[in-house]
Amino acid sequence: MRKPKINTMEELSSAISVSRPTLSRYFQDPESVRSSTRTKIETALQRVDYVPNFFATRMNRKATGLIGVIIPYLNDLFYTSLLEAIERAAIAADYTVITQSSHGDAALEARAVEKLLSMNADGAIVAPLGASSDPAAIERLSANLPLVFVDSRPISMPDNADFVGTDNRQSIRLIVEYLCRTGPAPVFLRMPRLNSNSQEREAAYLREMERLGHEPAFVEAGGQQDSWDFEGFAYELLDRHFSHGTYTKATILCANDRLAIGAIRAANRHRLFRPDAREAPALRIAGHDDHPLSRYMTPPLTTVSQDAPAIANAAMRMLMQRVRADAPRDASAMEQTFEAALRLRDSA
Amino acid sequence: MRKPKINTMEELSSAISVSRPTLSRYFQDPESVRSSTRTKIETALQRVDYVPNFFATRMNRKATGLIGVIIPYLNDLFYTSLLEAIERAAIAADYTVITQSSHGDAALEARAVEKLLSMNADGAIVAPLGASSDPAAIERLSANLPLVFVDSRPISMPDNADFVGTDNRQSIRLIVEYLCRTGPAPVFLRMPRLNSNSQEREAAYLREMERLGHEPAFVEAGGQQDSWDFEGFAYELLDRHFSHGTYTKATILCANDRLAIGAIRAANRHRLFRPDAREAPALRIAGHDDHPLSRYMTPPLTTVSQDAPAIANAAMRMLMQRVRADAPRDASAMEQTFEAALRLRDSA
DNA sequence: CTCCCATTTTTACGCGAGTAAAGTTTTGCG
DNA sequence: CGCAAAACTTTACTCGCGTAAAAATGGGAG
Repeated sequence: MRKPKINTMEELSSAISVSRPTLSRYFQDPESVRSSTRTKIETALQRVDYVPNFFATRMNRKATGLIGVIIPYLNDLFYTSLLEAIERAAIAADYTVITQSSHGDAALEARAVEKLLSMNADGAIVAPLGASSDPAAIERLSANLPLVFVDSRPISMPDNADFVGTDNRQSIRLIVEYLCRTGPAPVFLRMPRLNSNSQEREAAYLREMERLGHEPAFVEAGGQQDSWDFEGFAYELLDRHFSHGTYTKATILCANDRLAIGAIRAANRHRLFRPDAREAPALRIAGHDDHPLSRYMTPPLTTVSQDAPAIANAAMRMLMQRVRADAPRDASAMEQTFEAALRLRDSA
Repeated sequence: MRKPKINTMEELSSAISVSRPTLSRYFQDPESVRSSTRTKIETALQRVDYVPNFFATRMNRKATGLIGVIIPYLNDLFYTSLLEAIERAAIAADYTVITQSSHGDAALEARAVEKLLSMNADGAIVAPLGASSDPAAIERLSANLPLVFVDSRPISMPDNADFVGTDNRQSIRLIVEYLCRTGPAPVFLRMPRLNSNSQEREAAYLREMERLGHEPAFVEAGGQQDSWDFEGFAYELLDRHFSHGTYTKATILCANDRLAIGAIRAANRHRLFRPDAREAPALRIAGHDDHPLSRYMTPPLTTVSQDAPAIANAAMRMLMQRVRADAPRDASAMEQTFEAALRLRDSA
């Protein structure tokens, strides 16, 4: 039942007696050949096993039709949501996406950059590691192809680099305002990893607290942490605090939902949430991002939503502009940030 | 500060006066050239911007050094864990992995297959969609390159297809046995999507219940569901049930942890878990997989662990055997399943 | 049945590098 | 210092297909 395997267009050509150039045109655009020969080719194609060689086809075109995507870490539903949306958009635009994960490692991120360069990608969408990124690698990528950053900015943002992300100032203002209005002012639980988001959110927190006349405060964390196990980090940190009786009646604003998930677990372990109590709970926990599982926590997490699909789509549109219309690379940088929306649930 | 861009080896060759064939050898294995010329090349390389064209390099080699990976869905931490481990192993083995997500759609899965074929990948690791997969596409891939399935088997498993996964019979036996020993026998909550795992787990459940002399039962679900939103599916189903007072004192064994996460939320919404009660809780919920966030649920989810990294590594080893030693493709199929371990936490 | 335009076929070259063969230079050793 | 082996340079062909130009073919309008 296996169809005879044909490896090259040349073979196909002689096998079905259609010239190779015509086949070439057919595979680039079936509409570009007369309908009679088209059906001739297509019926033949059903009887044999052939796919044009991807590498050979791309080598001679001006554009490769490839878009590189680099994300810092795979096991994070926020990044996979981004990826998912980017891939869908790319498929719609008839581009092939080459996904590379940095696995939280700057060396691998640099390696991913090299790979994209060697593949002559038409453009790239990068969610950088952040502080640990290799600036030279980023710069190199940016110098050689249109590049838009998503989620966070690299430490040393190349000139004229495009960016799409969330408006951290707005999102933090929203949640801080809400928390202050409905209870004690929040203490802030930082992200262990430093990237522009962590900095921006901290800054926004400070600014907003000041504006509202509250004393800002950060959850005490010993030593520099450098792990992508956000839930574990927050859980252990707060478990320790709660054991010592600290923060047990606080309002904790977590820099992202994954931290909040760990925090909620610690709180529940210490029975700090009282579902049956009439009065407002003593402890409140809020997050940031609206992680897909946040609504399934107990209590469901109050947070602000970061719209991953919107960010992904905007990034693709922006990249397409640079790639296609060839918005001059030296033109001014584009930037687009999305506002977040409050997701009021029960945790705060 | 930008280095002069060099596009081809030819240019590089004349620019640094080292012949092209020598450069070719250098890029394939720096050790294969005399150390003096190596340093000559390397110092030159620091002054200019050049990467060998990926496509051109692969075109003439017998092996492309590519490994294709197809996973059904990106927003699922189990699959991303698999991917993560596969990529790490591939990097170690000096292979480039091309990741393709089916996005839960058979047409996209087939498209991914075409892409891998067109790229002449040396091998592929595929976590199939399952029942909705296009058998022809799978067959086509299997016919053209070494292929090992992970996680679940395709409906129509090609002959001599390799497989790596979890021993569902063993894992289900483990959890059913435990549940029966410590309380009421479990009812089973099926996966909405049909793949070999769902079938095997159901069958294992039936078998084990029978062996232990209990009456098997399934959580009633109206109509065929076909969504990847497992948590939402389980949440809404059980929320409805709990509202009607059904299953409120049952022991529910979920076909996977994502379902369990939704189930736990529904249970908590109805105050079905009583953290303060002395006696054993009336409602018990157990899962399967040991999803990264299971331990952070409230109550923490009792489940059986599926070792994604182990599965991924085994799959890579198996594939490497086929690819490298060229374990004859027509030889007997290899199969490896991993045993699961009980993760006793508080939900059951 | 013409004539013309649209398609297709022929022919030939190019992309960027792998690779083989022959000739030349360098290196290591005695 | 002489020599063989190792490494390099030259030359030329290959991979699978894009693409351009010229010649040949086909189909439809008149």
